[in-house]
Amino acid sequence: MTDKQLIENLDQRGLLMQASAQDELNEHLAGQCRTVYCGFDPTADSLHIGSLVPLLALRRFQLAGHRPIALAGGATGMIGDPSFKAKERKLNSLEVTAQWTEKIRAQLSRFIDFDCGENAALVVNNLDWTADKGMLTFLRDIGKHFSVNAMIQKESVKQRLEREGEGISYTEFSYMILQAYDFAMLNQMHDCTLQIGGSDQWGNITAGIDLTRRLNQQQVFGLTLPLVTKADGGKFGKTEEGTIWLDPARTSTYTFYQFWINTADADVYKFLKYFTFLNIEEIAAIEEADKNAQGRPQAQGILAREVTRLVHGEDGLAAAQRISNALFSGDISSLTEEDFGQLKQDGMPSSAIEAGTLVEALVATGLAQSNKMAREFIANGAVSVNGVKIADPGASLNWNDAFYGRYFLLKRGKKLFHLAYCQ
RNA sequence: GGAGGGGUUCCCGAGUGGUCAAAGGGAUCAGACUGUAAAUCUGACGCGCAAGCUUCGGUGGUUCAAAUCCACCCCCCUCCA
Repeated sequence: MTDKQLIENLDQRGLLMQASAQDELNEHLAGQCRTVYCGFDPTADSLHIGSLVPLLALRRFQLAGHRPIALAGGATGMIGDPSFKAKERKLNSLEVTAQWTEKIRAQLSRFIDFDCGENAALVVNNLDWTADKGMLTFLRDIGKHFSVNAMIQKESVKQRLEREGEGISYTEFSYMILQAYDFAMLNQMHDCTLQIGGSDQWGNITAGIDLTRRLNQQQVFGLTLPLVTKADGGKFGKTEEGTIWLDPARTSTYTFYQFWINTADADVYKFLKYFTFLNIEEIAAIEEADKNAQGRPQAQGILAREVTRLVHGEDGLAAAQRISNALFSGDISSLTEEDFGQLKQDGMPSSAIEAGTLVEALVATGLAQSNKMAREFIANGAVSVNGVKIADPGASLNWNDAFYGRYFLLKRGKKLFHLAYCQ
């Protein structure tokens, strides 16, 4: 049984940007299980939280009774999507792309259910139907359906065509044809009738709708989700340390959790709608409660908890919370030796260092990028060791002063911690 | 292939022989204030404690002295063919 309210629910959450033939789409989804797909290109060996909105949307469709297909872009990843990109990108080698595709494919699998009968999910790789396609066949059978006149009208490539100092290669320009072909193929193979994606994908999606109509004489649909923006105009998903990845080997569960904890008030309720499965009423209640209470709102905590659990599971969440509690609310000196061992294991940033000056330790742990910066941090009163602020740039670390003779908890700034331990 | 324009520190962008580690803006970071917010103010923002050292697409050259001049090369853009 499918949920007839799906589109309406998405709309209420602010997740509906554009949809083709929305009334017909609504009807199309209402009665029965439909197949919906979303593509993810391997631009790194892990997805990052920018992909979370479409990824969770696939799951929303599945929960509503539809069948999701997550597509790993083994082929498209070799070409590079130019949509709204200011610059031409460097191509990655085939081996690298293949490796990344495999990793991405594994990650995608964690968000959708493969074992639920009629609407069990599928993960596919578009290289499977692209690799053997001969060039001439491709140009004759597929290329013939595309008008360059229409292609250059697409908003997604316009700036590249018009902007002074930039251009677009034929390779990247062909990207939308490849993606369109994916849609047509999935329609043929799996009766896929809906493609979703970020709003930057609208041009590629409509190209796919057109091609499917011409190639298969099928009406299919497209729907886009908002790209996540922050109220302060900053880039979503980046911190000083870099991108927030879904792979815990790249971004620890602790760092991941902290990222969400630090969400600005102006964004947090929107993010609850985007990134959690709490229903609209619950989210409204949280917002209302926060408004009436003074001090720190609870929304960030809920957001962090929900998203961390979604991406890293109960264990990952527990680990992240253990570290966070120890660092931000607990008394550090009350931690036992086992606690320190646990923090290390939980994925708290940590490294082995030699005894030496504090400056050296800050650089060795990455808390400062250079001796000069380290000194400046210390002089500014930004550094503390085991909970004690150190303001002397000449200070040194002696293992006799360490917790249990082997742990130094270094802190730079208000919320950046690092556990340094004796080898 | 021809003609013209351009490649500057994370980004944008000034700089056309010394006063340039290089204006200005953005981003980022730290401090104060706070709620591990926001806004605001202050400071930092190539490396080095410093003397100084290494940077302005690449390689050579001219000069006491080059991001700035010359030669060649690489890359990008625009127009023409």
